Amino acid sequence: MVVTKRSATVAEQILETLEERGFRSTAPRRALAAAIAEQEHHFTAEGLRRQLPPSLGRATVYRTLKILVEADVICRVLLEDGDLHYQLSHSGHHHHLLCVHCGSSQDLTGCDIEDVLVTTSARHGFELSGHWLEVYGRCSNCIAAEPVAA
Amino acid sequence: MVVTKRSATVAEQILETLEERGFRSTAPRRALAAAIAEQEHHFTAEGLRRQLPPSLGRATVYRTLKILVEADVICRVLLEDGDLHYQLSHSGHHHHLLCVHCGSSQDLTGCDIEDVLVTTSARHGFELSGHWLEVYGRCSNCIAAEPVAA
DNA sequence: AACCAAATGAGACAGTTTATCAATTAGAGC
DNA sequence: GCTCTAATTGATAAACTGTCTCATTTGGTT
Repeated sequence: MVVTKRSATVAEQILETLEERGFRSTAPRRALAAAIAEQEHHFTAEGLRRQLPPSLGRATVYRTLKILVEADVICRVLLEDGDLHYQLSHSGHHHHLLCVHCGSSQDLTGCDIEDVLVTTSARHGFELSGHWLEVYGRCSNCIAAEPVAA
Repeated sequence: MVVTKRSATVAEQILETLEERGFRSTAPRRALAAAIAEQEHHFTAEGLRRQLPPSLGRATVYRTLKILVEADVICRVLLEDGDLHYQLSHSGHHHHLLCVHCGSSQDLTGCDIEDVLVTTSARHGFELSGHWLEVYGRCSNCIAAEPVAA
């Protein structure tokens, strides 16, 4: 998400974004925002739920995640094995460099992929409307720690 | 899949690939290969199962699909809504142009995306090991039939 | 404090995928 | 053709993810 809010913490920024969109600030949403803010890596809906009190209903977790994706606060991340995860979204449309070793992710912005896609699609007589890209590999930290892949 | 087999039909080629990998040719696998061969579009595991006699166990369908993905005979296709489908794989690594209107798909090969990714990843100190790309839009047929998107 | 619509959570439900395991079967060797 | 063995199968149970319903609660406003 774009950091242009008054609030100090990420959790508060998440809630502010929701309020701007007309959603109420409730106890379950505050708990969810706090939990999301402290995730180190991308997470699943069920994983998040497990970190929250069981009194917080399953439906609430899924509903809130859906709202947050639509509000561009978090984004969906597709892992190499097909698992759907989420993580804080740091800008509008972007892609991820996912480290398959430590699970960290970096954003990939301002690359030339869009241009290449438009050109290539046009060559197929295809009218581009969207795309999904995930990139897998090892991040610089993991390379430094263990130069040769396991 | 790469067509370098003696067999005439796609179904036979699928079975040959399995045999090359040490898998037996069984009646259920022959039925599955035939069903996959006649799919016009990408399909789901359950959709495929519905087209086969109910006597063919659920587990067999999933097991065989997994084997076929590993053998690179079929590949997974991620739809825009997150649904996982499969389709015949026509080459090694490639991407799909998925028509969101008619459901058809074209393969995207020999494009410059790999090069762009390698360069961009390197800029992030990232060691590329793989990626996943799906492109959504409207195919030329659908554009011709209805020039302005619905 | 009262009101009302938004939001919640418990649980049922649906759909997909995996695990188990006894029975069957393909293919190799004789 | 027959036998043997391991691969394969299918029925079933079970796990898992995500959705839906609906009575109850709650936030924010008046």
